[in-house]
Amino acid sequence: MTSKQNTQQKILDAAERLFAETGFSATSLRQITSMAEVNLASVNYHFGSKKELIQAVLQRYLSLLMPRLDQEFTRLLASQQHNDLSKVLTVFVIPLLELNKVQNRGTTLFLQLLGRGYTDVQGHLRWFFNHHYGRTLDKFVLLVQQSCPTLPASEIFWRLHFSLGTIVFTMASNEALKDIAAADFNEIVEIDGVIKRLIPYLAAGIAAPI
Amino acid sequence: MTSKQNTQQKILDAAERLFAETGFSATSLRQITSMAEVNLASVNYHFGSKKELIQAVLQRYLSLLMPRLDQEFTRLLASQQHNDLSKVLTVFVIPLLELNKVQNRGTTLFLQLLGRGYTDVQGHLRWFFNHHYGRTLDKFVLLVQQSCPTLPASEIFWRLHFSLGTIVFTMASNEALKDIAAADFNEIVEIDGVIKRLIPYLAAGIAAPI
DNA sequence: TCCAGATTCAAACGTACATTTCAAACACTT
DNA sequence: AAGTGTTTGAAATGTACGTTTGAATCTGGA
Repeated sequence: MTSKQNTQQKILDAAERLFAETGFSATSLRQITSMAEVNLASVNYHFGSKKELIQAVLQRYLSLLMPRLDQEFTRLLASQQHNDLSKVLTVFVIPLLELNKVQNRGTTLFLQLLGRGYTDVQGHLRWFFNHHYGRTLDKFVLLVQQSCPTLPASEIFWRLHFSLGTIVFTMASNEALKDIAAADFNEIVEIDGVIKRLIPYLAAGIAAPI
Repeated sequence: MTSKQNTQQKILDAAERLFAETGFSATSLRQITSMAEVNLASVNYHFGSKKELIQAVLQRYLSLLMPRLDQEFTRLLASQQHNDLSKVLTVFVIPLLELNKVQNRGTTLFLQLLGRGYTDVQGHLRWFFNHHYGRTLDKFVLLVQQSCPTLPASEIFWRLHFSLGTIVFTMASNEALKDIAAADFNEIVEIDGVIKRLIPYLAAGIAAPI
């Protein structure tokens, strides 16, 4: 029983790291199982298929993050005062950063995986995501709309997707960017630092005049 | 002789379309040659390998676009007047949109390919790009710095990468975004429309107060 | 201690891929 | 029209992949 848990955990740990680094389809089950030091067949035994493994890797983070976000969004929506955009974004970011507590480099890994999910695969991940967490995201969009009452909804739609691109791409090339920043500007930047830099950029972009 | 040109062209046309749609590694030479209606072996005969085909597909656009951009940047740098950020971005965008003249949907295809290049592959495309066109990009960075003289160089570095992420991600998921926009807002958006929406967003983000 | 169910293991299966090979077809010059 | 170099064609090669299989090995309760 404990060894089963151990094997599943080892597979998930290795898979999330490799998936984040090189993408879902470019990572083979053989790479995963050899890094996890388990048998090749154990992925199919414990998870059924590679597709289901991918979903399980994402679920580990999503099942923690999304209820937390939902709760924060609900709280903000209930408070009848005006929430400015920076505040909304900060409320979004805090639970994201807390993923670092549950797992080493958790925030970065999760965002990288999210990015892979958008660029790697065509169908099943986006469906999976919207189906499970569409309600929560709707609340976020509503909050942004309230904070920018002059912007039409379609403009907000586009700008939020632009912002998603910023976040996802930044995290996907996070390692390279950190190296360049260190070499060119003597800057040591961790994930918190990147996110702190992101917030004013995103807030200004989303709220930009048309 | 004419048939050789034809075969190469047919391969490039099919390849760029499939690469943009599903990524470089997810597209097989068999898909490409069957869409192009040429023999499987002709890719290796005309281009040497799949890797070289990828570079040839990108080169078709880059060899047009980058000298054009370089010329525009040089002109702006030479004119001793102040260039504000929107103008710099617009000068960047115009040659990009002109790719539509040389090929149907050229701009979209090129930007999608660029996005794939950043997310699909790890090494050789980024090297290829910086090695051939690093000088031109430096001029662009210089222009942005001149247009935002109060921003420290390191902040501009980060914000330009944020912006690159916005562009690349938006183009990579362009088809999906268009579909959602059409379904949710009855909006028909072409590439020009997306770029027009991007510019104020990017300009505001890059120039945001710290 | 022994047994049933859970887990691991090595091996194999079928499929898809990029690339190579070599003969056939072609195009162009003389 | 012949001959030469270029291009195409069909087939095969070797490799890597996800998945399946069935026996071996564990594990915890009777």
